[in-house]
Amino acid sequence: MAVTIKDVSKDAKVSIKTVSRVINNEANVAEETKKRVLLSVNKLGFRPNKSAQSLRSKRSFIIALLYDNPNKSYLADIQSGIFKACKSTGYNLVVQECDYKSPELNATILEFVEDLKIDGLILTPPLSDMDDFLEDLDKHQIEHAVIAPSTKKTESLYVSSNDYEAAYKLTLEIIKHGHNEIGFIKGHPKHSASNLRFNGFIDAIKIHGFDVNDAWIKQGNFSFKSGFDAGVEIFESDRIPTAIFASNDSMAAGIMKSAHMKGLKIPDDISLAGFDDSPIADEIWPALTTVKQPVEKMANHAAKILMAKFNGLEETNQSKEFKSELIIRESLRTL
Amino acid sequence: MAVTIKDVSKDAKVSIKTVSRVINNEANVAEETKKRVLLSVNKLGFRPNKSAQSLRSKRSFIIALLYDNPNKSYLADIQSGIFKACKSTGYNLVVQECDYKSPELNATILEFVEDLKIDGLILTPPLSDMDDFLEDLDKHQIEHAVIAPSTKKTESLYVSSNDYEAAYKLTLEIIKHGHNEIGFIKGHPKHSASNLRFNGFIDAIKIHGFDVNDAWIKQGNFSFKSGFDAGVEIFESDRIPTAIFASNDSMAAGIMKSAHMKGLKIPDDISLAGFDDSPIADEIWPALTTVKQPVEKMANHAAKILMAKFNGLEETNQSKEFKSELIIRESLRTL
DNA sequence: CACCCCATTGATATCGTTGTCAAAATACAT
DNA sequence: ATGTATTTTGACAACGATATCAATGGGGTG
Repeated sequence: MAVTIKDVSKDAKVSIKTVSRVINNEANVAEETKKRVLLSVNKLGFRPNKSAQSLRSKRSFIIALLYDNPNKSYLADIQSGIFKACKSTGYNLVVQECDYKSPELNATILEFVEDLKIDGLILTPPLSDMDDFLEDLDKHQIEHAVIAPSTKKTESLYVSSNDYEAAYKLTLEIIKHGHNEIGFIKGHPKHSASNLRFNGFIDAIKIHGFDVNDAWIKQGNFSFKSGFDAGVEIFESDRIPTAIFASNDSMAAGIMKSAHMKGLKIPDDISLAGFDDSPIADEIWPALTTVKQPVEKMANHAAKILMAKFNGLEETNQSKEFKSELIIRESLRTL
Repeated sequence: MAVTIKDVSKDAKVSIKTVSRVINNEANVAEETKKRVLLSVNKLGFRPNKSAQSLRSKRSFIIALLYDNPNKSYLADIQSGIFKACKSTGYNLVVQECDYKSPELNATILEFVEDLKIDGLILTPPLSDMDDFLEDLDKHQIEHAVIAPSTKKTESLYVSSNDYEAAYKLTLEIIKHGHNEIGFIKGHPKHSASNLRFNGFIDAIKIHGFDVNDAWIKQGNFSFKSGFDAGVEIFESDRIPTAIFASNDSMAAGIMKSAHMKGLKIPDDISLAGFDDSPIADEIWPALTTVKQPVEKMANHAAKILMAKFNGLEETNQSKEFKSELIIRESLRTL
């Protein structure tokens, strides 16, 4: 049989309520009593029954990660960051795949939260940008932290990365290598990062007074295939750029393939840059020059500020923008 | 205020206990009563309070996925398969990163299961092969299903893939392309699949009466770097094989890089095969000939038989071996 | 010394289910 | 018609915590 509060209370010769006070760190317990209770707790190996706690106090010590069809390595990194935060605070993590296009999304998640008494949610793109959903969460007072939202319309906690700035810097780096005819592959239109990265690119180009050739700007969706298709199109035109900046690494890999098939060598005939530093960036040849975002750290922070919030420690940590890091590898050539 | 059993019982004019019987599908409820109760349940939108159910009946309708540092895309596939099974049965999924080397692994997980009243566990390699851990689960009567165990020593439910056979067939395919000087990169020694794949390779080689050149057999650990290092070593020797079979795609990508650096072209100068059909296999150039395992389906099945078991439907589904599929791409050349 | 205040403690109700067990209703056998 | 077995139902306890609120006791004040 498991050890209950009652057992502890007998052992420590106090009431069960006092034991409850101690394990919940409530104020107004005499120091001496507290010590005695903790001694008994340890001696008996007492761990509170979560179901009972949850039933009575309507909190579960569970947070949930919501995602919709993300890049696999991105998901793994996010999840790992959150998990580590949970582990250090004794929370548990449940995961929930969503369909951001489903009309029942809101209702489904509200039920889910209510049923499991989920203490808080963490959202990843493209969920991070579904304003009506975020508002619904606010309305129902469901605590949540948002990863990489494009704007901050709601009261939500958030963590973001400097996508705009990073794309700007990477573009500068490409220009510094002597390129001024640069193509760009856009990301998934529903992902907040797509626009930020594109704008960073455009602004860096414009500040140098270079032209943007619309034939070299292609709409992708972050998939390998969309990169490949974009590459095929670009390489079919009579004039090709000297460098292409793809909004993520998978699309850059797609371009690489289309280049190979055209007999173009990278970086000799055409330079390439990606974004994200996903595993493929370093496993492909030549290795991709790219931008690394501290995805795991961001997720970790999101989980921490979320838990800090519903534990009433709002001051300690807050919403925050993380800096990305330029990673120079082999796919960029100096002209 | 949420709707409770009490509300339903009043509305349907029966006792709470009878409502409980209906929502738990217990026997010995008059058909007519059942109908009336269900009507009220729907009318009021009643959903049972999980905390209360869990407290009283010691089940949570939660299953957990345990993993230790797997390949990221593998994890995402596994998780997705499990999640879908959960969704269709109303279960929830919590995830738990483990350290298979930790001496506290068993204790940690036992506590975790007990605290959350986890109904069942799903284990991935290398956890699948930790016999003392599996025995501990048996001893504590913790339901679990194991993905890709190397042997079936315990009573555990399992799903596996035919790694041996698939490696055998892929090797045959390589031989059919005219190769008889073939290298092999082994996988992580703690992963069950590593030996199976190696044995499949060796047996296919031997049945053709070919030699295995020990200098071409390298120990890897499934990482890109270990593949790269193995490639460097192999390509430094005076005689190099005409083909190399790497136990997974990441290592094959590593070999590819080392080949490129040596000025060896793939598949012109050396042929290559991988295993797993991970995203990189199709995003690298030339695309890898490899073996695809139905990872998501396997995980889905594991979750289903697990839940079927503790819902007393043992006959319907059982442990099962899944077939892999040979995927022929560009990295293999006919001599 | 009487009084009040506040920190500390505990008795008891409560959360919303399921488990136990006995009562009531019905079916079946004689 | 009577007794027995079986199905159906409900009253009430129990799961193990927290919430409420009152009781206790020591310290300070006038």
